[in-house]
Amino acid sequence: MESTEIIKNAGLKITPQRKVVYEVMMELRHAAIDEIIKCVQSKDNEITISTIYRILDSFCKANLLSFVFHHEVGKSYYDITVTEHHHIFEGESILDYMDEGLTELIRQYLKEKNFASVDISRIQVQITINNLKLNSKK
Amino acid sequence: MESTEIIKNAGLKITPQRKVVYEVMMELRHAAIDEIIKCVQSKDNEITISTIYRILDSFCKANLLSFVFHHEVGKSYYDITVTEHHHIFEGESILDYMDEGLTELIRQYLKEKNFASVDISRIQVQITINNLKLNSKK
DNA sequence: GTGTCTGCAAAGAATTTGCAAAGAC
DNA sequence: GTCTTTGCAAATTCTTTGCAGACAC
Repeated sequence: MESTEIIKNAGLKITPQRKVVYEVMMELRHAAIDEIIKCVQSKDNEITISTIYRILDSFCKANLLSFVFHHEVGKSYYDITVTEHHHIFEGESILDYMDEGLTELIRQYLKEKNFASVDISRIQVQITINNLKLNSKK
Repeated sequence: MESTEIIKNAGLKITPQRKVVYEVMMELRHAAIDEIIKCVQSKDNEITISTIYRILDSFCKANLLSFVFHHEVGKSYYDITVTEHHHIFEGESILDYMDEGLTELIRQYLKEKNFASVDISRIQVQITINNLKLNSKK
């Protein structure tokens, strides 16, 4: 889907600035504010920092972006993935890790422990790894 | 163990300011910087903000404190618990959730999936809940 | 046309730094 | 006595705000 569509569907008006910001996020997937600013301004350096802040803010409120805190690096990253998912931290970078099976496993486990009557709205696993050598075998 | 001991064992020198900060953290368990400052200065208002920042920083480096980002509230909390553990977010508050069984379950699960050859250094689950009604039964 | 969004410049908040005096060991 | 830590004040960095003009619909 195209950025224009996505922004419109989220109930926001289309502006060139919003399109640039969204497209940058589609490229970067995860990025801290300083990277986003650099990247946006490299595409259109008329867009000011305050505008970028405001746009990111409105995107978060409209649920177009989410937020991850990178534990090791100590700063927050915007994330283009808004559906429930997990994260892998490796050095400075963040990878999305989509795994409903894992979420369900944890949910079941918790239900059988002390959480039977608790309304769990979100489960997020943060996996910190040292060297990335993901096996290709499923 | 007493705060003096703990600070010394971490390889830091004892100062009255460090003792106050550590004792405040023993009380608060989890707290954002503004709460810590307020609480420290209520015990000794000669301790300046810059000192508090420096102390928290040195405590983190010495592994006396850890750091949690509260997703819902959007700010970071210092945490007196440094051993591997999980977190429960409920409204504005953070609860520690120690559960080695859960960690091990996830570790096993990941090992059997794509992570066989990956060196996982840390697994942290963040559970966001709506109403806290923890069952007392084990 | 109406209401929202942007750029600008300035304000405000949060955090860090340099330095001299005080303190820990 | 030596090296580290603290308080102070100022600097820096990060983020938000108010306003007038521009733009989306």
